[in-house]
Amino acid sequence: MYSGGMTVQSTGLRALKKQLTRENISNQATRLFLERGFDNVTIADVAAAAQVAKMTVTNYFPRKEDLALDMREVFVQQLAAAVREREPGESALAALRRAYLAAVAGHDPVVGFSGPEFARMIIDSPALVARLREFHDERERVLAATLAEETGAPDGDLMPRVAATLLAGVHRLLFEETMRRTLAGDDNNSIAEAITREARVAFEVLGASLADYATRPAG
Amino acid sequence: MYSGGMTVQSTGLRALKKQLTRENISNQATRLFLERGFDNVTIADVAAAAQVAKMTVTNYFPRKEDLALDMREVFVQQLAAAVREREPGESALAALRRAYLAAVAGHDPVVGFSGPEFARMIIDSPALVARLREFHDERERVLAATLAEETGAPDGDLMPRVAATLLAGVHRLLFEETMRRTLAGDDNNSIAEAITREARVAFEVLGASLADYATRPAG
DNA sequence: TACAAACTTAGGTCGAGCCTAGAAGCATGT
DNA sequence: ACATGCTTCTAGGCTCGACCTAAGTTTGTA
Repeated sequence: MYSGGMTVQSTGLRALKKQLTRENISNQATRLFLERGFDNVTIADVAAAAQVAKMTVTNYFPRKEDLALDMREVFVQQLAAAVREREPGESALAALRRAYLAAVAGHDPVVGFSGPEFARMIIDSPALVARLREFHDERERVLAATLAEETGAPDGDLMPRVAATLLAGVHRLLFEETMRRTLAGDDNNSIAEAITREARVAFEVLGASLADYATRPAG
Repeated sequence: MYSGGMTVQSTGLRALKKQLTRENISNQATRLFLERGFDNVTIADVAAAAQVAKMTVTNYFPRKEDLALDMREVFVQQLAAAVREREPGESALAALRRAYLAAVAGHDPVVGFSGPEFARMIIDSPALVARLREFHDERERVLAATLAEETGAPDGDLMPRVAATLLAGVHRLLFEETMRRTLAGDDNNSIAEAITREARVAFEVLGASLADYATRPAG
């Protein structure tokens, strides 16, 4: 859950074992975090549970937070990817809205459908909340860079960054709202329904500002 | 610099001395941070320089980050205050734009005019960058609450939060841009000039979405 | 002058990150 | 096919900094 979906890079026995070790550590860590809370579990605890040395844990997951939030790449690239893959004639906003609504319909963890225990674990830990903020921040910066590239904006032009701020901001807000409802105990279906409604409103507001921004030329 | 401007709360000799101790610690800390970088200074170093015990430092500044960023209250309330003080007939956006441009004209540290050394100190320290992110985040939440109150939005209405996200987002972007230019070595006057121009563009974009949102009824 | 309530101090604990050495797999060459 | 050398991972120990607990000391007041 909430994994970046790392793929096996080489086919050796070594790589396979490495993959297993990594997953084992990640699973044990997640289990312990959910049981006791992120801040009440030490790296040593994780190492013991996974039957490896502390240093092994640190090697696979340089920061303790990565043990819980192993989704950085997917998350950070999410918005930029949606923009890059937009249809001819489709604006950045339209592409992002489409991708977002699809993710919500699929109860995708990457938009906040993490389950109540996981959400609880995150908001109970200042370190994890901070890490999540970093993710959002980086996601916005990647989106800004992509928008600049796609629109051919001159260096130093603020417009791509403004657009990225607005778009990523709304996504962050909807993410938080999804987590909030998850914590409130709502089931994923009713959350998806509510969030879909709210997303339409939010994107509607953005439409006034970004209606045709970064529209891909009709092919 | 970058101080929240704490005022003396009681008139005793004791309170005065306390105030002096606090300022002494803060000044020594800032000096050391600028000299060596935030992460290369320990709380013990600060205590030694200020001629007090380590615990005294911790008492006045519960988190190490607070030693460098002693501006939380002012910063966090900034946007909400501007909205609350808007003129009759003035929208939230217009009030925020007006307040922001005034702050830029005054080279106010709270919008990013901190001087290059200070800016360097911040961006060189992950801990301070994270803390700043927290400030921005909290500022947005306070703004959202104020907008909800001022517009009489029903509980659970997402609109105030959407507006707060957009408005606070643009402010954060301009803050970062000001710091970027500061680090690039530009002088405050030319920064203010450039940022004023960029701010007008950014607020113009927001105008399409939030033109009349939270407009105070004309008196 | 004595009491009460603070601010200050000291020491101790605990967890995260780093360095150095050792071991194991894997490719290459014969 | 097998042995050897090299690259990479694992391991344990260790240091260092942040925070907490509990006691000492000064100061303002009656």
